[in-house]
Amino acid sequence: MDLNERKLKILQAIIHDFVTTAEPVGSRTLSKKYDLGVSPATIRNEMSDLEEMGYLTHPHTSAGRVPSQQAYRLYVNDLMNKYELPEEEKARIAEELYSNVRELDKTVEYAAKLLSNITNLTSFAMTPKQDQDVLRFINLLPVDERTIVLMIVSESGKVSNMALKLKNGYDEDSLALMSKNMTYTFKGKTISEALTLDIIDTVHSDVAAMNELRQSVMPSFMKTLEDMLNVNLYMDGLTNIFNIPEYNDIDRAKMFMELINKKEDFTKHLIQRDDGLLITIGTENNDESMADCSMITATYHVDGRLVGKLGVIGPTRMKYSEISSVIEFLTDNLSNAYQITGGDDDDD
Amino acid sequence: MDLNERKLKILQAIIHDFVTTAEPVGSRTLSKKYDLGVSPATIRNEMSDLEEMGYLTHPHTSAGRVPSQQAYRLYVNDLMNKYELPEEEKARIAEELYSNVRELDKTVEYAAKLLSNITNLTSFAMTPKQDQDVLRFINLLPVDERTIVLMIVSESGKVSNMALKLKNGYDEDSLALMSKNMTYTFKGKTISEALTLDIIDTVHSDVAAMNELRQSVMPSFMKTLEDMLNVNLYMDGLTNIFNIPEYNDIDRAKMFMELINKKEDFTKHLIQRDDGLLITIGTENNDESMADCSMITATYHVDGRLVGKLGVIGPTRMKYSEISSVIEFLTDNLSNAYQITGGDDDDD
DNA sequence: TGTTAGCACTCAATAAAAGAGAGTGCTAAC
DNA sequence: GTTAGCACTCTCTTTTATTGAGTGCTAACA
Repeated sequence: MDLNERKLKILQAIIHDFVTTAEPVGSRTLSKKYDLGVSPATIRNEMSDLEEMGYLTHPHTSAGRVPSQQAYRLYVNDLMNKYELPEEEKARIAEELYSNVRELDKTVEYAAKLLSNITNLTSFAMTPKQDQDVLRFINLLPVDERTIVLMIVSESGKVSNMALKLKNGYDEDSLALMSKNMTYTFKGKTISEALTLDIIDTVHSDVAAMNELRQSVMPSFMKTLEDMLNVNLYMDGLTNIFNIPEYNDIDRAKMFMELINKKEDFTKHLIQRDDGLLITIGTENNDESMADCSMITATYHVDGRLVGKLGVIGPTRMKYSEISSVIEFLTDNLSNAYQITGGDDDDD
Repeated sequence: MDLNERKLKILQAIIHDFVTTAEPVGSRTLSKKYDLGVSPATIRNEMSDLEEMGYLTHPHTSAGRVPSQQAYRLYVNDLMNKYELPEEEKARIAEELYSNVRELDKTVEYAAKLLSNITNLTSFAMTPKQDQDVLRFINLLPVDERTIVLMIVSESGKVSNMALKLKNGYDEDSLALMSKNMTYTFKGKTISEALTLDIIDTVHSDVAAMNELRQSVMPSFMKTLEDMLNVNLYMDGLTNIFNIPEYNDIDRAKMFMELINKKEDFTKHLIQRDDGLLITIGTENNDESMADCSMITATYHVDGRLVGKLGVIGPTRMKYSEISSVIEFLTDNLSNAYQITGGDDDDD
């Protein structure tokens, strides 16, 4: 028994119908709605074969057929024809996105909002991993007798800082020297690289005051670098799942919410995902609580180096083709937006 | 007909029972569970009176009685006896909170987490309004030919900054002079005050270069000040509502989630609330979507000046007494934690 | 040999009916 | 003023029928 042309056609029709209606598809419905050229009885036979091959399942004997995870995988790999967003839709999205370009974080947040509005699913967008961001400038600033501010500026324009209270005072010359030394040492290094450098030996000095200063500053410096590595995860459309028949059950809705609300776990999961457009279906997510969800994610690039991610999560029954296009379109635009304006602004 | 001793006793018993069981309370149950010294029939008569007076309602004829909003208000005002947290519980909470004191934002976030864990409700905690924070230090730093960083340090130790790309270059002397002028002008002013000062006339100079610099810097300065006013709202225990019988209905759960997810609106609502321990019940929330919710909030103080808020939201049927104590205890501890360590650290 | 009409059978979903149980409200007696 | 007794109400649960979508099998057909 092999997957001949007709079987594929029927399978595709079933998937299409189920994705739109969320109801198991029967042979009669299928023959009426789709021009398959054969009778319901024939379709029934083919469906029976498809079920045996693992592409369809049966909620119960007298119900129609439902595509299996295997069917969706086949569909995504081979059957799905690339969906091209209508030009006006593209224009609308781009317009909305560009007119909201301010700070990267805000734009990323807005992209997530747009995505959930368009797809009616739960969306998420992750700010870029900053590990490849390069340090440009480090400065220690006097504020008052005991207080100094450590400031780090990166090539992407991000500024991070931390106020420090010193046990003893400091003298301004040491501070300036220390700033110079640090900039000299770390400038041009990525944040990851900077973090691997041995703290003690990075900035040499024979002056006792300098040594003391160094011991106060370096731990904060390292901590600030680590903070710079943190990514933000924005989510939107969380309540969309309540409109999806699959989640009309309070327990499933709860499970979904709990999954989504563990932001840290979810972020880790996201970071580990492969880059590019990636569709994972059901158990492919390698996570029990996502066993009946699918995720579509794609990556965007800022500055040609920093990589962020964006995508949706929803029931396995989703419009893979349309949604993939939207996501790809959004990531392309996000990348472009930040190639044009560059990292020329940022905030705290 | 007046609210005599016995009526109050019965009402209190009904409230207690309903709050714990979530089931309408009948006269028989009441006489069995609580030592009221009268028969169910008498209780029935009193209940009938209480209903007439507006303290009880009837889901339907053959159901028990349910406290009305008016009853909860009476309870909260007059009947509720102050609940004292057990010492061990206090110790445990304090221990958990103090051992997690790092940055203010993190601590506030953690307080929300603790609160939802203890109460099994949805909790929220707002970082302090910074409008009374006083500016301490303003600096403009050269980064490269076209880039400078504007940095603002406040008395509470918060550092904010923004990278600026200038159309034309700048000269370092102007930069230093401008920094000095700005610090001179704004130092000691609260953020609110600084925002009301006329931008153009604040920093005078006759030098043309300075004027140009000022025109580039001032808008960013104002924007950064505005950003400093933003508060963060942390929420926790969002999925707790799924365990509450009142929200076992998918539509109500959805409404609640939508309410909670409009963070900006919710924050506004919070800011407008009175300070101190405040309990609002049902329609007292002045918000249709909260008409069957109650909120308990309290304020904490950082540095004796900055005021943040923290609280819970849940069904009107909640343990007002216990929850109020927990919230008060948390706000006290939060205030204390930041009187001791002071605002000596902060981050971006 | 593949296709199709026909038909019995299955099973969820809906509706209708019956029964149980909790609780009230009224009356009359204490 | 308090209470026992009892009829009545109304939800909730269980049971029973009914409907209808859909399958799977068989036998006939091209």
